[in-house]
Amino acid sequence: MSVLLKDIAEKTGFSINTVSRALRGDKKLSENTRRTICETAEMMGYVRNSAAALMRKGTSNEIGIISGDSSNPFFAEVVRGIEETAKQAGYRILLLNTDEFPEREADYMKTFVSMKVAGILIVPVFHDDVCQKIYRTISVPYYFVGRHVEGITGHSILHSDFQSQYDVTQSLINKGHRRILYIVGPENISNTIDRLNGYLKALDNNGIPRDPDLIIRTNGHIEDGFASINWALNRSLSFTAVACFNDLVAMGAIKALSENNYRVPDDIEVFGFDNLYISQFMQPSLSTVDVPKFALGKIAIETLLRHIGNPQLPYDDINLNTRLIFRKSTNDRLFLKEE
Amino acid sequence: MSVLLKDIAEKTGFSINTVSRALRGDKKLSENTRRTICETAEMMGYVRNSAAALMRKGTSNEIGIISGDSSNPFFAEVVRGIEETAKQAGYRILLLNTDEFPEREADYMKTFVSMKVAGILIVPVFHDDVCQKIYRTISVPYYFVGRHVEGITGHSILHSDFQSQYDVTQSLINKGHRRILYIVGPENISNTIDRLNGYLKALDNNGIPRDPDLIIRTNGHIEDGFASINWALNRSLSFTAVACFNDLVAMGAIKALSENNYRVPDDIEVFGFDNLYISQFMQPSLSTVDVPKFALGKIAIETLLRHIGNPQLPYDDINLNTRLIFRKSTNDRLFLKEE
DNA sequence: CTGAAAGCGCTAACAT
DNA sequence: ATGTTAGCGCTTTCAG
Repeated sequence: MSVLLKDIAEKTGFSINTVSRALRGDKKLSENTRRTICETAEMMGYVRNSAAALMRKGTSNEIGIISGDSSNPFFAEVVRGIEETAKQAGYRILLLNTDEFPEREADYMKTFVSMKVAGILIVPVFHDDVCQKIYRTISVPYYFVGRHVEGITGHSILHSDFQSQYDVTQSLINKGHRRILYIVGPENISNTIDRLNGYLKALDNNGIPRDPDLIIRTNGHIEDGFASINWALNRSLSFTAVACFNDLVAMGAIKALSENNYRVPDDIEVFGFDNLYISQFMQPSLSTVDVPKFALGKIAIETLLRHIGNPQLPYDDINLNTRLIFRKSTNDRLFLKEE
Repeated sequence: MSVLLKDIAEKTGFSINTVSRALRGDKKLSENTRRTICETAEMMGYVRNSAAALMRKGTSNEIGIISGDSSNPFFAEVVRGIEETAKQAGYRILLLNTDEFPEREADYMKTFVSMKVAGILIVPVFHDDVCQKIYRTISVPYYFVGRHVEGITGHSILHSDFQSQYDVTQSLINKGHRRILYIVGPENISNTIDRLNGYLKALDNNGIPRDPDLIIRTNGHIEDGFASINWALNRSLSFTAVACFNDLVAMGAIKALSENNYRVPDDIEVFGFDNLYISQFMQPSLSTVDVPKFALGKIAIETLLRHIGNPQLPYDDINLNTRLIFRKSTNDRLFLKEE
């Protein structure tokens, strides 16, 4: 079987305890013993049994991350923000993916709790009874990243979903658009709800009637953007701009528009959301909402780490600012001079 | 503190042992006891301490995945292929990211070994002494996904890197191209080496001299494709086609070409590699090599699972076929009639 | 079908 | 600076 502390102890003549200490870099050992032991361990191919260590210590040096949709580069960028800081603080990142299934979210939460991770960062669904119960009772520090959960306050690192989508819509309206197609994101996540409300509110405030035909519900994937536009075009819906739940959807939308010989932005303007790294390389490059993904991850882990260090620390929501980025999928000038 | 088996035992009046069995679904318990215990556990919010369980059992129900570059959607697609099968077999996926740093690869390997995962799937660097030593001595089942490692045989699930890049190059040559820019991928990974060799070999076999100027080394990211083209254009290099290490690079390349008023494919043809899901939505849509990413993941986990089930099973390399996909970043007809 | 007892490999508390 | 002892919470014998 594998090499144990005992084996190293026998080989070096020290006690198990001393070996354990040496391997953990205890300063109170003589430099000599430490080196002897470490070298022997290395030579024998010792690997710590972290289950045993964990059992004794009661908590691990791992941060669990539960992400929502691995196919969206958005999360990869957020995770990058988490990784570096976590690593510097001596923590390891464990990644689990729900693909937005609440059952998995609940299951994975239990997994992480069961693994005694030091803390958990979650990209959660908005409403699920089981999950919410867990969030209300769990004692491991946790934060929601980029989303919030119904009925749970103080645990979210957010960006301004509502306001950003409001601003996007308003900017489109300012340019003369009145028939703005909105491609909605996946059900049951807070971003979808908040962004849709931002769109709706902007319409309302400008006295533009809500048209249910112009609101298309999707799963927020690139092919959904593509399909939505084709669907709208097939129904001969009239619209002069498209606001999208995210950049992925916008890419699909632009593709469909192009294939149907609409020029973007000259015939139809398209606005994304997220500002994925790739979006600047699209053709045309995407106008979008810059969500500070790296910062989101970084602040999330920093905050979480603070809570891990001090369990008494009160929880609080944090809201990050976004900004609109105007690139080539929208125009600089007025779109419609008059109706 | 947290609820333990002991607590449930006290509450229900059964022994710790019976509780443990009930919670694990042991068939030999009376249905009644099982239900009572499970319900009580649920009510008390019991979560198994997996460290303790693991310590006793010696092996976990987790598969460790060490991926190379989280910013490349390629891996997300491979992981999707792994996830479902793993889940069905009752295993959980743990994801760790090296960003191609060999030290991290070695570190993470040890982590997984230390965690007593059931098996490991790795997207490895090609050469690193420490890593290779680990691969030669480790007793946990493992496979390399989509890459191979110097000196380690029988542990790779591969796709035909060399041949595919050869074919791409040949197809370009067939159309009359003789000055084909090749944008090379990140150092020290087998894909880069194999694909570059495929390109070179095709040149050789067609009597086209290798021109070092036409070979640009990069990290294989989208911005590298962009920068490479700009660099080549600034140096007034002449070329009529670009073969890229991957689709990401190709996207960046196309962007740079367009910005410099070259039409793709009419002025310059561009070929990618990987066939990312997103590539069909690019404008122009990317001609590329279809790497069966989902299958790669699926076969990798299936094979690994087989080895987990039977440690005696001999290891063997597996090679998957790719196919060239011709879309709109290349032309159907001859590119250059004559010189 | 259920219970009692042993022990997985490590770390922490206490001794020397 | 190093050794001794106890025990983390669970699962696995082995009894009954």
